[in-house]
Amino acid sequence: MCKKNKPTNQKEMSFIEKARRAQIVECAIETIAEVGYAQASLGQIAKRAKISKGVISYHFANKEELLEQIAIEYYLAWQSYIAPRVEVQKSPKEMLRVYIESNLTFVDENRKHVFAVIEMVSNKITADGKLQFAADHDEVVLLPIENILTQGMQEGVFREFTRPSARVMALTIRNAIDGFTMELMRKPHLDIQEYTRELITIFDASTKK
Amino acid sequence: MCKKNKPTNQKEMSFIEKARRAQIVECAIETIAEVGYAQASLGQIAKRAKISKGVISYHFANKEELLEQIAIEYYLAWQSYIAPRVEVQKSPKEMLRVYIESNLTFVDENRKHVFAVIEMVSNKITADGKLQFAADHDEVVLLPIENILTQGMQEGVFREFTRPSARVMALTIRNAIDGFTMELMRKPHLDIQEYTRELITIFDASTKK
Amino acid sequence: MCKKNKPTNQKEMSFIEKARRAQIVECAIETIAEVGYAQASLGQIAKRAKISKGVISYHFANKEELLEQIAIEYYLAWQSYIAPRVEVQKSPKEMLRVYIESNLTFVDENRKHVFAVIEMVSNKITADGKLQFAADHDEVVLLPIENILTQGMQEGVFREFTRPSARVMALTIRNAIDGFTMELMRKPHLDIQEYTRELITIFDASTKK
Amino acid sequence: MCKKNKPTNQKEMSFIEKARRAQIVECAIETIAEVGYAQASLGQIAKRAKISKGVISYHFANKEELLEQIAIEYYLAWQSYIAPRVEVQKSPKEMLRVYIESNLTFVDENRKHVFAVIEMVSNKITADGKLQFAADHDEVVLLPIENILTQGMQEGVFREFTRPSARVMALTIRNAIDGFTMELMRKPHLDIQEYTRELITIFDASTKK
DNA sequence: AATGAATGAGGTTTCATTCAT
DNA sequence: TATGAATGAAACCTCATTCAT
Repeated sequence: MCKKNKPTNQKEMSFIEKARRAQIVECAIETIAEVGYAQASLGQIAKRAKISKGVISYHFANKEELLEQIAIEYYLAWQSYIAPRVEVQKSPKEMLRVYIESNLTFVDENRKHVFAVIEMVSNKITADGKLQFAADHDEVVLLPIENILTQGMQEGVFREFTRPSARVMALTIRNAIDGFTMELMRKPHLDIQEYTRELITIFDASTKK
Repeated sequence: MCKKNKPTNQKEMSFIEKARRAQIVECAIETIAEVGYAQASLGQIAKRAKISKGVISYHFANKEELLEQIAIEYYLAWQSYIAPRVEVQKSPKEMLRVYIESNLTFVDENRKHVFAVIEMVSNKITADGKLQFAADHDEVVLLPIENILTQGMQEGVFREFTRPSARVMALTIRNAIDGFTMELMRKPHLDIQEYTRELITIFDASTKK
Repeated sequence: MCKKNKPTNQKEMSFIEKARRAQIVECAIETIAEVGYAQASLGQIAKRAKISKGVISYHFANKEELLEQIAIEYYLAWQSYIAPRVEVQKSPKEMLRVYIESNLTFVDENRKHVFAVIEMVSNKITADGKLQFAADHDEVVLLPIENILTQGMQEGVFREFTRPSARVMALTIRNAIDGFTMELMRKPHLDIQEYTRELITIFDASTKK
Repeated sequence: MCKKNKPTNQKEMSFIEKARRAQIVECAIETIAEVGYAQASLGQIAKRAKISKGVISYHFANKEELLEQIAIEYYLAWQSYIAPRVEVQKSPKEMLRVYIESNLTFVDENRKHVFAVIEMVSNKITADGKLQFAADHDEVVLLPIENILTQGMQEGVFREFTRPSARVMALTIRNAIDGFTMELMRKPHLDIQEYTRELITIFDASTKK
């Protein structure tokens, strides 16, 4: 029995088990990206994966856990892409530039996955009306950018943002990136370089002292 | 017969008919705002309105028409709120400031309605995979802000944005507003004035020559 | 209150009441003829009549009574067309010829009405599984032809049919006529004269001594 | 995956799948035969089969496919019963006799199935007002009898029928058989042998030179 | 006499989930 | 482990019928 395994005890999973889960998650991502969250039934996902619906239920306690896994994998991939690129920068200004740059590149190179998560964040309102999932998303995603901004303030290279934690500025940058993602979904042939350059210009100007 | 009436022939509706439709739309808005788009079934909406499911079907040809009406009412309310406030301004800089300001105020005063539309835009992926509805939304909503930016460029008070039509800058502003909306849903006690002030600062700086 | 009036006490109806009922029945016939029994909802009928659904319910106790009325009017029209033409004939052979001839002509000249009744007969199975309506139809419709056949037997101009009442022969003739009706519905440009001639030939030969 | 399988690829179905489909089809036939086409909802059929409505949807893409299957099975059974009996006959006259005889016997031995199909043919008017299904039925069912008649004409043992293809004569024979079917439904204790004998007499006389 | 409005049962279909094999 | 089969709730929609006006 592997059901009801929370992600926390994933150490107990066998290699093959992890591989199967990964495969299913991959198919779920593609399905959501292609047909949208609302249409992404387990049946659809199973069909794409060429497995039976039951398999999904076997490996994941329920649909929610599967979706959760998509988010988890996304965050891990995202962090391991962004963090090292940002950290090697010398100045907050450079860090901000690279943050924006690498985010847009990451989106471009992981369109399906990113789109799937965006879809999920948009839709995931839990039954009891809370926005838990989306909130988590924001907290995790917002932190790095807030750190850059705070550091810039402390070093005196950025202007003073509204406190605490330059939240508005951070959110605006995040919204710009997420909004870009959705625009990219609508218009896949967007000129990403142009978009990147302009966004950097915008936020360079708006953080400058 | 009120079914299948396209918005264009809404003149033919009786007063009482319009009132009933308005009431149902109102309940639909509340339902979407509270439980989210995915959970907002006709049953849920009817329950909140304390009417039978059939009543909705009586007044609206189908669910789609009901949702469409929500969007239509939203745009009308939004336009009649924003447009006059922006138009009386003298300079593009002032117009931009008032655009941001009035948008945030509008969101604050119409939380449920705005949230419902945001939810719908996020979810409306038509069966054939296109993003028609969302695309329309963007085009309609993006235009006014693009006009302000273009005017500012021509008058030489704004810097040169990427062409055509300052699309990236406009989108970034829109994303900031929509993102604020979602943040407000998550944290209803947000300090809106502070948020407004900071957003104006941000986009003032990023449009300046 | 006119509801629940059985056809038997139709004497009590006002002139205007009868006219209204007749109008509704007419529209019901057209509707059934055009969209088929299954799709002929009260809504459809009302739309064609350009009245509200409620009017129908006002004049007829329920849908069943309306349909019954269609059948009644049909039988009256049918009888008053066929009977006099058949009765003036001298010999059973001539009566049979005229019966077939006038039936096909009647069908041709009352296509919608006839088709509607055929549709109803095909569909009218009462809830408790009996075929009351269709059975009545047969009894009423079969009688005249049976009389002709019996008379011909007694006069010695027709062969001996299986008794009692030459039922099989009568039914076969009726089936030929009803089957022609449905064929006419499928192929409205049928050559009716040719069809008539051939049917007369067929049943002339099959009744001959 | 068994859904949306057209009859052509039914080879791909597992044995158990075919068995289940057959069982459901069987129950559908019984239901239509007992309560009539109009009342034969999936719910009714499921209830009779003592399964959930979902099972039917699982095995058949939709209601239409289920009904189609009833017709397909009927035609196959009918053809494999009639054809060999007719073909071994020497003369057209004998073929016609056996055609009528075996049709009535087939109806007698497959009352429910035949009745169900008759019901369906009567009711199947497609949404766009055409009689496609019924038309197909007629074409397929009419052909064998037309062939017999044509052959008889060419051999000079039958009289000259109206051309082309002795359509009226063929239709009359078909109508006699279908009409007998409905009469049998209304009066299950009909003397079939008597009926058969008389029908043969009728059509023997009416085809004779 | 007529209407518009409302109802609620019932239709088909989809889907997450369970279970025996 | 994996599967196909089955379930039943819930979705949207249609419709005959009722009722206040």
